[in-house]
Amino acid sequence: MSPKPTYHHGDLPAALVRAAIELLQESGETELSLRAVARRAGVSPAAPYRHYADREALVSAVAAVGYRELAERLVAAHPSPSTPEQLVGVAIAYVQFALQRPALFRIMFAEPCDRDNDERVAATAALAQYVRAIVERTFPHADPDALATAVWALVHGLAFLYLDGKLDASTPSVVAERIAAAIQALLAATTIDPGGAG
Amino acid sequence: MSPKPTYHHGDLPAALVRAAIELLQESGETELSLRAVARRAGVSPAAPYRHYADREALVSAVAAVGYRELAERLVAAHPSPSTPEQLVGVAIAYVQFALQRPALFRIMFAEPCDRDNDERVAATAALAQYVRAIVERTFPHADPDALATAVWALVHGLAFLYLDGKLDASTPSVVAERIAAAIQALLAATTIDPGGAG
DNA sequence: GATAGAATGTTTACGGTGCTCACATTACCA
DNA sequence: TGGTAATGTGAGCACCGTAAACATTCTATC
Repeated sequence: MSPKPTYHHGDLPAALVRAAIELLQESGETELSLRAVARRAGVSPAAPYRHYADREALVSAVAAVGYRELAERLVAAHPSPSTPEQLVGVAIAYVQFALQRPALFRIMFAEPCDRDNDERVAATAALAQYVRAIVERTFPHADPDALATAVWALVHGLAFLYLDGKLDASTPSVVAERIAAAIQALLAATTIDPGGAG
Repeated sequence: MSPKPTYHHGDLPAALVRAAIELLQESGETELSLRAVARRAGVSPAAPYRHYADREALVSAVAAVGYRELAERLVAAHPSPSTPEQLVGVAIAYVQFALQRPALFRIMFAEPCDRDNDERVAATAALAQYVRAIVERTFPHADPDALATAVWALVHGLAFLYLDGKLDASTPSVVAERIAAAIQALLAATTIDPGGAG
């Protein structure tokens, strides 16, 4: 059962992050109480402070795990997208991650990014790099920075609008269809540019 | 001075919302304490409960005001956009609203939308309708629903990425340029689509 | 105009929270 | 074996959201 009771607890920092993620998935709400996490991990309310400076630090660690899991999901959706269709597939995976783990996703993005947290910064940088690579393959002639920004923003915005109930997120297939339609509509917008391709 | 000291307080519900928005703008953080709001308004901690069921209800009222102010800003940027350039102008106004009033913006979007709050639902619906009208004028041949969704998501996503420090938001002009570049890159993406618009 | 009742604000109190400090325990190293 | 640093505990502070009982003030009716 318990992997290694060598320490007092074993590996409390990791156990706390695990407990936090479990709580987020169960209660669905973003409220992450340090005391509740400690309870869940079976330690006293003060124990976490031996490993995390404050609540925010633990939250950042949780967010970093979230970024990695999101990245895994995206890679699983398509290992190396290079067409608009594959990009849409990745976008759908992104939004469905947000819908399936709403509390975790909110923790990842709703709070101001703690620039002092290296783990977190690195994880988001990796995500940005991943998007950039997709964009470079899919639209080799475009300004990669500008387009990568736009694509990430588009997908991210879709995720938030669905998450916030501003769009109909009743079933995963509905969401998938709408996302595909939205992205395709945007990519097609200028092709119908009236008065020539200005 | 005081408009109407007819009641005990005058108009406590509005005063609370005002106090809340002031606090949000000052402290910059999303943390909105009901007690702090009550203090600011000069009433006891329990007074707000005569007008708002709970903290969440007050937050929703604040968010609704935020939606209206955002809408005003967008209209001020351009009353009735009908070209991509004008749309970019509105997008810049949207993001700059988020950057200038980060805490308010987060309150508006970071928490799950309370569907029971009519004021809030109506305000977001108005915003969606506004975006839809722009899209219909600017891209008359596109699927309005899909494209409106995409455009809102794009702009909204840009706002969040800037707000979260994922993108360089050092100066307003830098932000404005990058937003214009990002949107234009996306709108231009398919014109270079290799092998036809599959 | 007096007065009953509704509306509004206060006081007090409870449990929960983040966080700190002094203390206990355990692991590790000389 | 012992000393020291790492780790976990307990008590306690100030704050929070919220509720109940109480006080005040507005309003409507006789």
